[in-house]
Amino acid sequence: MNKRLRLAVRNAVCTDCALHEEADGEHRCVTGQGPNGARIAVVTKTPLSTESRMRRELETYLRDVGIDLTQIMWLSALKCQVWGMEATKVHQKACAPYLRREFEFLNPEFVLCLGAEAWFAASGWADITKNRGKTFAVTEGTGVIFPTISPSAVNRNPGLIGGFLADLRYFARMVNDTAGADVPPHHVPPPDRVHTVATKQGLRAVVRALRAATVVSYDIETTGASPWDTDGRIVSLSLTTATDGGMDTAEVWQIPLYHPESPWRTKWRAVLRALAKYLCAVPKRVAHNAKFDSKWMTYFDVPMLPTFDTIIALALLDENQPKGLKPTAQQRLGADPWGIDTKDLLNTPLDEVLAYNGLDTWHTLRLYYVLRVELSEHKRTLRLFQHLMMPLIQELVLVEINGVYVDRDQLEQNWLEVKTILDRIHAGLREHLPPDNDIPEQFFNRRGELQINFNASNFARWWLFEYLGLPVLATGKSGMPSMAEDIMASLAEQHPAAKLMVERVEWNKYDTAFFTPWSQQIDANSRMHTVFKPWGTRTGRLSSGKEDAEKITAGARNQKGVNLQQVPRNKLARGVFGAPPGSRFVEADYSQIELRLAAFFAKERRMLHLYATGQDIHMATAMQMTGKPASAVTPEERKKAKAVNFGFLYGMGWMKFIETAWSNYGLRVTEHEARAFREAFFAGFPDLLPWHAKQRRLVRKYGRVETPMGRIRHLPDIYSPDKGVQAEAERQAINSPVQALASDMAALSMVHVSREFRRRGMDSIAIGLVHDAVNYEIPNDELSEALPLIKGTMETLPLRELFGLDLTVPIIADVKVGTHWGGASEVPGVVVSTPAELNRWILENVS
DNA sequence: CACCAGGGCGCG
DNA sequence: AAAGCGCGCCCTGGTG
Repeated sequence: MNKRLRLAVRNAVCTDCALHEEADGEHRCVTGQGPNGARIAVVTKTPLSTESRMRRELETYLRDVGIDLTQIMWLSALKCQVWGMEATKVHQKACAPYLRREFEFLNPEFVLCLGAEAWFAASGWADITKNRGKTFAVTEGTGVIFPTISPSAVNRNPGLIGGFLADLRYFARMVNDTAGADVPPHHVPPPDRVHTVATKQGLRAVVRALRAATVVSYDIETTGASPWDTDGRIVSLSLTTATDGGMDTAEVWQIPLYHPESPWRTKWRAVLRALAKYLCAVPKRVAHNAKFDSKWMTYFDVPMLPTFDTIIALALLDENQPKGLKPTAQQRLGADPWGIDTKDLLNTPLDEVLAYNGLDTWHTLRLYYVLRVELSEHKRTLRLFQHLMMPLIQELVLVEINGVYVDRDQLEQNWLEVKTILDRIHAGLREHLPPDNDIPEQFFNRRGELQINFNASNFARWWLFEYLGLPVLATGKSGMPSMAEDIMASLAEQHPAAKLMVERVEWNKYDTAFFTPWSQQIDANSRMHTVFKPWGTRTGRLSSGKEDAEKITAGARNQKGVNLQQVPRNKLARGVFGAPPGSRFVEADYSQIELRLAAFFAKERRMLHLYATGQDIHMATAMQMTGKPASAVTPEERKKAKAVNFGFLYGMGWMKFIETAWSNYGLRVTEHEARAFREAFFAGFPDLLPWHAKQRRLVRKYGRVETPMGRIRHLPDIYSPDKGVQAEAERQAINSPVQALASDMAALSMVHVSREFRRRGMDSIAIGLVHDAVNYEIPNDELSEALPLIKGTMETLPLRELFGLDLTVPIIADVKVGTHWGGASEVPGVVVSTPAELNRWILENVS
């Protein structure tokens, strides 16, 4: 503790906020620690003792970036050292004057604020995530204030480490620079190579640069959630052009478009279109998350197809690393922190928007030069990048713009059906509610109204497990009684309310998770659009949902996403989607693809034989489980057998099997039976366990596994000291190549089918990928041409030509056709491949 | 008001 | 000691 500071500032009998009640003696009003005359003040949330872990961690970080620790005075936003009591804004406000007094006494040149509380105490301002990484001169006489996030935020979320370290590096350069707070630019474009395009002459200069460029990186800033929304606009466009000379020749072009201060505000689309020809003609077109920018530009008539997406390159090189542009540029390229609040761009000064926009493209191009070298060192992965991922992005741009057709009438009708059922359920549930005066006060709001909540809330738990006295069969981590479906199902016999609660869960989900968000997402053309993320999974599958939060602007913050990969498999839900009049919805899915590929990887002789002779492995398991002949096995039973096959295939143990058999079959299986069934499964397919062992060896040796198409799964957990974590990595090593190859094949088929549609001048389009299935929308008069094309492409992908891969297992695709997704009927395989029969089938089935 | 984790459940 | 894998969204309750 610094004595002089303590004497000048400390108030040992402070009662300014409630925290003093818990703090006494030395823990009340703890002032700064450090030498008199320290140039740097480091502000944390609470006082840190010199021995604390946090203090040592921070010292390591600061020393590593080159800060002289003897120059630091350690201060805190909250002066009372209190455990188990959270400080509110009121406490923070009350305490802030003491920190200000410390500043006045010390007069530090630099103030580093770690976390929201420290930033608030030092500046009086909030929004740490918005303001971090920038310098502020808040009051006269106090030096530069530099806020960043707290190290505990980094500990909770390791993905933040890159940005945190970049902030510290920047702070260190500022501190160590002899010129004081005037930090020289670091990895930013020289000012004479940054151009704002606000005149016709400027536009001509961009065109000249584009014509000379061999590579361009591009990035747009937008407002509105999607280009087809009424408020969807491109606020600005930035380009960084370069010739063969690399970054030394790079020039940044910042083009204001719809921004209020833009000279092109009213004719922004014309300006964009005027540039289109030159933009699209640059040989290499680079972007970070290119699908986003290309989608908007394509929608506004500039079909900019990317050739290099830095986010895809990052994902292929290491699927586990943070993939954002800013953390990557800061971590890997030593870039200074940059960024603005993008939530309300139209009210952000144009120069700020442009500077931000321009820096994005500058760093994207820098990243491109690094990543293309790294990719070229992994030949197979490079092939995957070139032959699958970049073409896939180009297709997904179109898939997302097209969206999927929604039958509004059907949606209304099905939704009404759900609402009617829910009303009945809720009426039934209310009959079992206690009279108001039996209900604890906490469930009434301030106005005295009862807050009934049948979801898994405190109210529902009190009502079921305390008032109705149902037994607690399971609890969650936090000790709360579980209200999971299977738990409630076992309570259903004890009380009719429990039975109604089980029914409610399913129907309520239709209402809140499906029909409600869907109804909000239909565009003026009755189409619904999802956002696919081709870098969204560890295995290479696409994820489906909404755009990342930072892309969504103020008015659309609460925009819901639509995940077209979790639409319930029934007519009620899938029957809402379909094809517009005159077209058909076609679903083409790979039959048992993962099992086939597992047979291929394991060289499993019996599986390969079953497939070579056209048999069905799920059916074989269903027969074994039910003891029925094939003719008596129901589709439902076969579906359950599928879950069992995949379970054992990917390392499920007998205990989990007992659970699965109970919840899926309603079958009570003993430990002995479960072990026997598992043994029977592996005895039936004797080459599977040796394959499991091989994958375990591989991942132990290399820390990763790879598909023959070049997709790598890094599994560093295999080196964890925790055996359970290791075992998890081993199971992932078994599953990943199979799942990855299957999804890459589905994606590749979509790319090739769509390209062929266009080459032949057809109007058929792809509208979605569901892991191992591809959905298409086909005009009726193109069905006879499209169906064989789809099936044929899926079954005979050019894997050997593109990836040097020979699959030794037959691949089968099933094709279903219908007016709607739900209710589409399967076209027999032989019919699809026989032109005459297919034409007859179409005549009979398509009106 | 915004964000987060955990529980739960939809899909492959 | 315990053991299928891969996702996204809705809801709650807690916290700043």
